Amino acid sequence: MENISHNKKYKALMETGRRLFWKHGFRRVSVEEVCEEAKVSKMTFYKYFPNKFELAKAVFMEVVGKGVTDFKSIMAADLPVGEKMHRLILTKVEGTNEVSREFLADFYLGAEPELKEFVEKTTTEVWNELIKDYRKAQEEGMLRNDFKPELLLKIATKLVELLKDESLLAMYDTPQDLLLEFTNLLVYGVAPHSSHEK
Amino acid sequence: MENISHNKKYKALMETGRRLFWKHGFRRVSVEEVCEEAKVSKMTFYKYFPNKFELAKAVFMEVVGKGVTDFKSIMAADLPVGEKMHRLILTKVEGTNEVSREFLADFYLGAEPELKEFVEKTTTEVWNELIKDYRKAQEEGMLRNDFKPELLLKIATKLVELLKDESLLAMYDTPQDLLLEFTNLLVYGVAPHSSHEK
DNA sequence: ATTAAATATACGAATTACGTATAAAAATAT
DNA sequence: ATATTTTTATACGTAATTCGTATATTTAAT
Repeated sequence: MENISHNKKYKALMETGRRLFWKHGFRRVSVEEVCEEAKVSKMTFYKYFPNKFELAKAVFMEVVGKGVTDFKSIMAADLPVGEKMHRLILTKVEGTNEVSREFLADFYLGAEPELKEFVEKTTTEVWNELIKDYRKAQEEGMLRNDFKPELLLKIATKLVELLKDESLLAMYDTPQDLLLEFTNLLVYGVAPHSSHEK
Repeated sequence: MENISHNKKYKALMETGRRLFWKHGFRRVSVEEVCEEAKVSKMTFYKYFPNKFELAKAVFMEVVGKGVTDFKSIMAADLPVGEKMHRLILTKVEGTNEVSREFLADFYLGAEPELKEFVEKTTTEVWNELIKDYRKAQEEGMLRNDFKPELLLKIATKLVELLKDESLLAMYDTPQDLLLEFTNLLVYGVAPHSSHEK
């Protein structure tokens, strides 16, 4: 069991690091803060990572890598748009997708340029793939035409954040019910509609 | 012209302070940072505010006060739900509504308890008023019944954040067009519908 | 020209953050 | 049970931030 990346504490640091860096960026988050929230002592932190920057780098690479894979496999599948949307949101919930603007902002100022290049290429690549997919769905009449697919993606991303809202979750039996509500909203809106009425 | 609150620099500090505090909370934002972003020198900052805490307090009171007034006047108006939703989002865009959880988290740790009480009372008050309103709309058949109004409010709040997304804004002639798109989505969804087809 | 407002710069003091060293405690393996 | 590894608690020195102020200069308004 010498694979460091499967270590419990290591994973806790990565997870907490991602959460905090994603939200507040690099400089606003301290090593001590990450340790506290991850319930890992500072010593073990420095056992796994030589410094704060390397944690951020590791987090970043993992997120982007995993995100791209997930995205692509969903998009490659032969599924109806609604189902794809559903799964897309699901993977976002798992928290591996999207690169926080806040994070990029000050993390990159001190990073190697190759990192930046790699990421920007892969993200826009996936992004375009998604948009193409929605465009096709529009042509097939599954989505209304006066709607920019780019907008839909951004909206989906935003809605994902709500899936962690406790007061909302308390209103539903399971998180899946809330998620279902989201997809329903995106597809049908709040207006009454015959095919979906209770 | 001795009214300090109409001063240009004062307003810049309040505006920047709100933006940063809202996003990152109290402790993560420094006075120098606020000054830089607001393009105000540190000296003038300390001319208007004795310290960082007082800025946060001023920002907070202004936001809550203005937010409540706006909310109430919209809700009191005799308008269709769609129009109310539209205006609600508009006022949110102006940035005076909602109290950031991040901000409350560490700002309140050092604040007077009376502030906390005041705010919690007024916010839940307004919140309930809104929900009541949407419930009424549901009973009148303007919204589908299998939809919790609380969710709609949270969603609206999230969507507002997208109204500042530059890449999205670039796709529309005016910000109003993007806003219109949001309300359309909320009401009709992305599915094709006869009454709204292009 | 006079006055008021805003800035640039630098400063000391306090706090925070970084990364390391040491020794104790907890968990795991033998 | 004993040995070994892993994690922790604590403290430390150093560096960087941040706070709030002091002083001198610039800009803008009257």
